[in-house]
Amino acid sequence: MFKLNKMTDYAVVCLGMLSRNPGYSMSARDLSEATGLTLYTVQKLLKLLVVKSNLITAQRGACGGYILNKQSSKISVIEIIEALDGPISLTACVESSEDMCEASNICFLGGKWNKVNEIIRKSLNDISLENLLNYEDTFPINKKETELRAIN
Amino acid sequence: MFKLNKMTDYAVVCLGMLSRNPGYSMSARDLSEATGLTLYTVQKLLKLLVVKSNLITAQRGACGGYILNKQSSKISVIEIIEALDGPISLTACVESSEDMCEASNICFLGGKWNKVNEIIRKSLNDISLENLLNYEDTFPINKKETELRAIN
DNA sequence: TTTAAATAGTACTCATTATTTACTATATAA
DNA sequence: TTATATAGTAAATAATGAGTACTATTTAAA
Repeated sequence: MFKLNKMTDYAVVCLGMLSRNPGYSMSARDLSEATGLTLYTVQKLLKLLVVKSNLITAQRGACGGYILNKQSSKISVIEIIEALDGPISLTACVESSEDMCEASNICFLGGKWNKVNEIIRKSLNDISLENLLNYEDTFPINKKETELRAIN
Repeated sequence: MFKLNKMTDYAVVCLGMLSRNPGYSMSARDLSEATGLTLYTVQKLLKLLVVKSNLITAQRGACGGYILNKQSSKISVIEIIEALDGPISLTACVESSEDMCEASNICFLGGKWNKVNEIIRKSLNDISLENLLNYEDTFPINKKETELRAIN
């Protein structure tokens, strides 16, 4: 499916939380409590971000935690996605993809998906974390709350 | 991963093949032979396209087959993707998604991914099947052949 | 009217990937 | 020295994707 993995979604939530107090660190536990995500998930996520991106810095030991390296306006959504989801490659026929298109000797598509790939990359590159957090959606934000009320 | 499923890729190949002779039908067997995809795969794919899209029409029985309903320049890539991959919804927090974001009562993201979703949808909407088939990539098309030669 | 060729529909199996959970090692402030 | 925190790795489980197979139905042509 055309979907990001959940870690990427969680990352936006956690990084957004970190960006609320620039210069201050939060531990995995703090973030877990602040976001409602399980501690396990947050721990794993932050570890991944340290290894795979340059978005946060970790401080070990007591009073340790994680701190955001740049302002949310300087972080592109693509950085988050590619850190946790790997490079965007729509199909096996895309150059950045590891696996070879097994039908490549017959397939007349060649690398034609590349262009599409680049278009999407560019779209995502232009969106900052700050943008994402501040978007006012065309749909009413509290639709879900309304639905929940209707259920209760 | 941020990937289309293979059926979508195969669909572009098969629809592209159908578009070569507008007005003429091809059977699943024809398409299998023309593309190198297995008959099973092509059968499944075409059945899906009939049910999920309005891109092709089936003719049953002997001498039956499938025919393309519109010119390739009138077919948007998004039609193919959404027929086989379902609606584009980057995360569970997107409106069109079936599953509810389980952290929705805490998660402060709300429907903010929607905008990103729409941006990608729009990008893809502007690309026709014809465009995709005719793209000359910035990379040398025959890079793979070169690589294969190097291996042999 | 029979037959062969074709699509329609459904179901099953196997493989791969995602997601969550758990455990041990290392670092550090108090 | 201790409690708190991250680092690294691995295991278990769940979900999805991809391929294969089978039976039913339709239709052109012999």
